[in-house]
Amino acid sequence: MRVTIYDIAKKAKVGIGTVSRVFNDHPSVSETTRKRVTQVAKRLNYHPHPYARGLARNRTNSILAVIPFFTTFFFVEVLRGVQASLGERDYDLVLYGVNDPEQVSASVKRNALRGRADGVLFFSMKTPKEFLGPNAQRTAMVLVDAHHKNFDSIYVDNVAGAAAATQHLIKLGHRKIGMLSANLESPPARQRLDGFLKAMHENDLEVKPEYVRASTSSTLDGFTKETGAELMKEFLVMGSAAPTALFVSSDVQAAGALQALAQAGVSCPKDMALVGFDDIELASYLQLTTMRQPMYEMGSLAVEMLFGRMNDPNAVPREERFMPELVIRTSCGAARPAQSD
Amino acid sequence: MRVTIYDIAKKAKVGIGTVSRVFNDHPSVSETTRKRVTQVAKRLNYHPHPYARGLARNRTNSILAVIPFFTTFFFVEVLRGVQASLGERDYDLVLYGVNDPEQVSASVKRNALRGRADGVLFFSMKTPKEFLGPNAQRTAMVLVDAHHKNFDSIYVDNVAGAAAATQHLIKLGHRKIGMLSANLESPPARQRLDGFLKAMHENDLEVKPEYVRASTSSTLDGFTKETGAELMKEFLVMGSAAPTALFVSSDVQAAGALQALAQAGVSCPKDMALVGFDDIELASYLQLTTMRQPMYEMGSLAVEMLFGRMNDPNAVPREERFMPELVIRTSCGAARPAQSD
DNA sequence: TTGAAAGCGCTAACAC
DNA sequence: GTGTTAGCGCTTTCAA
Repeated sequence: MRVTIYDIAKKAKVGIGTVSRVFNDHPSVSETTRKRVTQVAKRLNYHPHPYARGLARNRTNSILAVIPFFTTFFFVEVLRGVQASLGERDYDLVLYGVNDPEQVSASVKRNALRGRADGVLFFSMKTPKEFLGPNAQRTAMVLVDAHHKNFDSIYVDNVAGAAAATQHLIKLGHRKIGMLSANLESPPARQRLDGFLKAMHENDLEVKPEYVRASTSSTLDGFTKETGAELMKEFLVMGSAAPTALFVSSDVQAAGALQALAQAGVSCPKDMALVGFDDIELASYLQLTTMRQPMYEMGSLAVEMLFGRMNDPNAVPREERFMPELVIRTSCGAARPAQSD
Repeated sequence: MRVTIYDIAKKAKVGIGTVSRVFNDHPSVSETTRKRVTQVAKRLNYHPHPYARGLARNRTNSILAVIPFFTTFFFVEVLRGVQASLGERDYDLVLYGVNDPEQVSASVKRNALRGRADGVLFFSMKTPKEFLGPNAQRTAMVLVDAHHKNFDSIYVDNVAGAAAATQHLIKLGHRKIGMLSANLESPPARQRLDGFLKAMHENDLEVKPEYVRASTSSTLDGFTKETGAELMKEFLVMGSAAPTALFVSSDVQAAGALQALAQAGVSCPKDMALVGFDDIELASYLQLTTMRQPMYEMGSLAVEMLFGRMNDPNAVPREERFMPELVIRTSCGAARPAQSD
């Protein structure tokens, strides 16, 4: 049988209340009894039962992460950060992977609603309707890689990141710079285009309409290898009128673009320089210069913010914007820095 | 306040026992009262409290997955399978990511020991000592991508997989076939070498000692991009005496090997054909022919087995071996099949 | 400082 | 069939 506080209490000749106090670091326990209880507990290999504790405290000591399963590398990195922050606090992570937005509702019902977790982290998704509206769910939650004015959110500054990427290409001497974009219906895609245009204008560089090509695909909002390859082919057809460098709205697309380039026998970076966005795992293998999102940090901050929200449910929504960081590899044509990755 | 069975009972004019029975699909409830209770519950938006239920039933309805964080793509795929199986059973997934084996002990203590989960899935790791020995932990558990005779285990047949990969190269006409291996201290590496040798011998093909090169690195047992590049360089130095095709013990290494090839200006597959192992996400981008592990299926089966174990703690340990499947892309020099991936 | 007792929301054994 | 009651293992008043 499981060892309970009753066993400890009996052996240590104290009441169960005292045992409980010891395990909750309650100040009003004398040093002597505290020591005695601790020893007995260790000897009996006692561990508090999380569910009993949760029931009594009305708190589960665990949080829920709702995550789209297709963002593998990104979310694994974020999760690392989440776990790191969580471990310090003796909280558990319940994972709910969703394959499509419909499953989000199910998850909300199955978990948040039922008091399964004290807080929820929503990743890379539109805010579920269960949380909106007047009689909405009141669970603590924070949006990661997403944004909604009514909630705590963490995301990267796409505009600034895209501008920095473009700036890098400009600094390398390129003048005919284009952009290969995902579906502009997607806010991140739109923002990255804005950043690109901003950098170009600030440098008095012309952006011909045919230098900006965006996917119209709706699968994954065009953030796919396929759209990268297709759009790159369109650029290649332009021949000598084509840009000499391209800012690509995501690494996945850049991967497709690189494939198209290789197929056409066009050398990257010599004939076509590329900068991507995201720094997914693949990017380092492809030697792709890109804008890195601080995934670990975002995960860790997400937990901080969630706890903040749990402690103060009525605080005004907070939002944290991260700056993506330029990671220079070879696809942009810049000299590789000495250290490898 | 939270809606409880007492609220339902009062409104529906029944005892709380009846409400409980309704929510547990107990047969001895009349259709009429069942209907009345269900309706009231829905109207009040009632959801049973998992922790209260868990405490009363002495069961948490959740399982723990202990996962090394460095196996990103593999484990995400497996997790998908896990989640799919789990959802059907109304069980939750608690995730515990570990960065090194030391943390495993911590996880075991923090969770299994404390009755945090009804069962544990251990991924790609040596069996933690807490589970071995006479006075060991008696929690239900299954090993995934690992093997121990005393426990339920799921893993792929490395020998057969490696043999199939080698066979494929032979069928394509190669005779001078080598192997680029990880550290042979690692069981999977060893097994893959065995499979390679087996296929070669069965086809009466000579394996010169210098055709087999294994890493001696201890970081990740040599399953890294770096060892792939280094060993490939060793092969290249051999000039015309080098093999025309290589079976590489993992995709990560194959990625490094491809890089070395590109750097040396040697064409793959024309001058050097490659077959990898694992089918990580990267493989499809690199057009790497490889042996795919049925990750999703493994995850889903792992859950099945865990439930089996939970239901019958004394059953004899079961082990399931999966056959990896050849995924033909371009690195082996075979014609691409029509469909893309 | 400490013990006793009530209660967290539920299940399950026991009566009727 | 259905209501009542005694736990599940813990926290947290309330007295002492």
